[in-house]
Amino acid sequence: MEVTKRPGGRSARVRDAVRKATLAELAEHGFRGLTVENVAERSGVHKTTVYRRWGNVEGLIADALELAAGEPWPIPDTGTVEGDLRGVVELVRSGFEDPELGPVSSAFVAAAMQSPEAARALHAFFEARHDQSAQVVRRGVERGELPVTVDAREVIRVAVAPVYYRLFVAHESVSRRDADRAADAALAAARAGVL
Amino acid sequence: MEVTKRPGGRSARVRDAVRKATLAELAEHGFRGLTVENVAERSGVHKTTVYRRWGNVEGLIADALELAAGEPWPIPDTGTVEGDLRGVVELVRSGFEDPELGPVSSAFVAAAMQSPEAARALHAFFEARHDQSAQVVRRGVERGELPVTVDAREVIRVAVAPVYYRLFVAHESVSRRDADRAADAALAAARAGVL
DNA sequence: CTCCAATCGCAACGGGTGTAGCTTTAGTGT
DNA sequence: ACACTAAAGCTACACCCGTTGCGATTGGAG
Repeated sequence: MEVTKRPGGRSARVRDAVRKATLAELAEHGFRGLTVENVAERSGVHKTTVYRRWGNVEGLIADALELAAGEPWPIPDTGTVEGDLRGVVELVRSGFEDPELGPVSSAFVAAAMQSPEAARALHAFFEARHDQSAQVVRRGVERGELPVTVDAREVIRVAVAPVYYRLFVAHESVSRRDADRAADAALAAARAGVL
Repeated sequence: MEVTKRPGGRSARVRDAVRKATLAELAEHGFRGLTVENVAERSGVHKTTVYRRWGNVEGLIADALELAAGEPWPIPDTGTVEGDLRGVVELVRSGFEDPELGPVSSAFVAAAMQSPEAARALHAFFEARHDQSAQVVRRGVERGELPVTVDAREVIRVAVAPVYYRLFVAHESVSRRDADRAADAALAAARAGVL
């Protein structure tokens, strides 16, 4: 992020207002319906100001994304790798199903597909998420449930990938059972020493 | 697709010209750079005509997508499930790496994320692809390499999902080794009876 | 308290996208 | 051949997005 030369006062207020408005607009109208003008009006900040500081719609999203990347999320701890991994995947699935979070998250993915800036932000976001989630795999290794050679982050990737694939590429629905199955498949591969 | 009342002659020519132009523009400038005007100019068809028949950019993509869905693709036949499945995944990976096909395919995915029309078209496309690819799994079952309870299409999904996930969601690079590993993981899960 | 630079608000405008009304062209049936 | 009509071409325009130049405001340093 750029260095804010005047972090206190109006600049900060403007920034917060715009961020909030971006998330609200995203939740209401999705990525397609997100325009700089609407965000400006909703936030009470002048259009020109938003253009100057954020550049365009993708800039708004990239900024909101960095905000979201900072927030931690609840890593499950059920006592077994199987339960934990299922929990992680289910968390992803249900997140996109949530009527409030879903559209926002989807918008992030859509935006990253068109804007290098948003893509970089999303990449960093998943980097962080993978690191956090990999913890459930590492715990499994410590318990002796998985071979020590396992690539923890890769297990997470393989586990969640089918959910994203169904949602954003093949455009199929994703049931809880589908999510469980994806987690189980990653686990089976890990146990077999493939990952 | 809609019923063409005058399938022969000019209408058909216009349609072909626009489809060709769409693909060409897509290959050159990607989804972001695709505009109705450019397609109109390149195809020699008037702007208003394109708007009337295709409505907008997403309509153009959905149409081109249906065209692409019809084309078959080379299913590998190496003699083992492992080789075949790796071949399928590698075909996907290298397809997106190809300087000509890559941008077009990516555009399809991006467009489907914003347009219900394109989403439906892409869904149908993958439905067909999965059916074709599942054949390598079914052959494996016949050879006794996999349990008969296996869900052939699900194996395909799990095998290719990590490639798409890396490319379009996490925005990571995908090496050939990554592709192989994804195929092997799906196979291990299938052998373990999870899929 | 005062000054000054950073930031924001404002009004006007240029460019491009999508639309409307009408005319012209060319398939299709008799 | 001829008439009929669906479909494409054409012109003009309304609208919206993003930009620019300038003046007003505000936060922070001394």
